[in-house]
This record gives sequence, structure tokens and C-alpha cells, in this order.
Amino acid sequence: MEVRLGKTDFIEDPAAIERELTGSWISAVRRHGKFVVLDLKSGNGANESRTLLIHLGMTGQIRTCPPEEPIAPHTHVFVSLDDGREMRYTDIRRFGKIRLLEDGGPEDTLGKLGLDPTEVNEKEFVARLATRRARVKALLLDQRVLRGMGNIYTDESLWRARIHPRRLGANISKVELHRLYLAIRSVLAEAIRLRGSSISDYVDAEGNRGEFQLRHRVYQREGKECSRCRSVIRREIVAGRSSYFCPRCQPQPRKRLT
DNA sequence: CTTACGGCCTGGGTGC
DNA sequence: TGCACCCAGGCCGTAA
Repeated sequence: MEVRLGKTDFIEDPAAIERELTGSWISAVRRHGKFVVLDLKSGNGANESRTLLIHLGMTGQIRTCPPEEPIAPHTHVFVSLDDGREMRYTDIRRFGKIRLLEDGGPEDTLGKLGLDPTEVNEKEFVARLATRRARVKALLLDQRVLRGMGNIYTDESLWRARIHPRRLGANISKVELHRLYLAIRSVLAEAIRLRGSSISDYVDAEGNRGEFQLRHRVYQREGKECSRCRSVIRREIVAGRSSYFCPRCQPQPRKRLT
């Protein structure tokens, strides 16, 4: 691989990226929570393990294309691959992050993350929430509790499970937690199958838009009817985030905490 | 320790 | 035409 960089203020150590990627191979591409993980193998046969972490933030895109393809605005990383294609990182807002982990270095970024919601079993899931007095919305967004959930899938899951985002973890019944567990798994499975939610400009590595936004029941649907009960969808700030919910399907917790 | 909250980063969209 | 403002996700500092 060969690397060219544009703006680098979202890259932890740009010099290290240039140095370590050049001449290396990508031996695997994985996902860990919201991180795209590229496992690197050096071309000279040395055996040190280096890993490239890419967080797309809100507007980050990783694409591969022929090198002669016109360069989209806000493209800041160009990697020439040995098969002739070019891998490009584009990020309008630069809320994304790129970081190189060297050889067993401090693995704090990934090590602090919670369980993968697509793999966690119900018992572990319940244990993670039922002992907490924070709002369920904050807990689901907390990457140390579960890794990978963002605002969209949190709201959609809470709607499916009929749980108000302001409920406290410890106040949610086992029956409700069971519903939430199933809701999260079904929402994520469906969203992955439909290649994600293209609200503004999200695309996958081939440039395809996702289609899960067509299935959103609450997210960005303030003022529209709930498809289950016809009440009007509301938006409130919960845990510092816009939160969309149905006030009838997802009843307010008794205690008012504003 | 846990929880809540405000501020910061950036730039497209919106509304005046 | 210009411009102030909002908002997004993650993270950090601070306070209770």
C-alpha cells in the first residue's frame, strides 16, 4: 500500500500512518463496535502486529474505487492498493478518527468497550442494565455498556420494546428487558441486512446507500403518527441527545426528572 | 464509584 | 445575498 494524506487533524499520528501503512498488507477487515479495524501485516515478513482503527463519526466514508475516479470533496486519505484500486477516506465534518495501534500497545480504545449487542446473551444483557440507575437511553448509547449502538438504533429499539428513553435501567422490569433485548437484536439484524440507515450521506464501501431509514418508526419522525397506535411522535432531549418516541406506546416513568 | 451536564470539534441545512 | 443558528457522536472536565 501507498498512502497520501490531506487534512490530518482527525488522525492521531499522521506520520506513523504514512510510515506503517506503506509497504504493508491488509490481512483482515473487521468491525469492533463502531470501529472499522484493519489488521496490518508488514511486507518485509516481520511479525509485529499493527492495527488501524477507523471511526467514521457521523459523516466518514471508506470507499474503494479506480484511482482515476474524480475526488469527492473532503477526501483526506488515499491508499493505493496493490490490486490497482484506491481506498479513500472522505469525511465532511471530520468527526471521524483514525488511529494506529502498534504491536500490543495500550489497547485502551477497544479494551474499554462493552459487549457486542449482536452477540451478547440475554442474561449478560439484563445484568448490564438492571443494576444501573442511569437512563436507559444513556446506557444504550454508552459504548462501555454495549458497543456499537448509536442514536438511531437506540430510539428504534426502545420504540419496538415500548420503553420510554427516560426510564432508569434498574426500574425496568425483566419482561421489558426481555423485550428490549429482542428489539435490539431484531433492529440491528434488520438494519445490517438493509445496509444501514442513509439519513444524509451514509454509504457502504461500494458506495451503496442503505435502506433501513425507510423502516424507521420514530427516528426523525417528530410530529408524525406512531404506526402502532397513531399517537404523535415526540422529540425530547434525553441524555443530551435528540430522542424520538411515542408518548403512548412508551409511557413516561412515574418520577419526573428534568 | 456513579450519574448528569455543558462545551468543544466541523460544516451542511435552514430560516430570516 | 448574507448570516446566525442548530445539530450530529464522542469525549472530556466538572460537580454532586
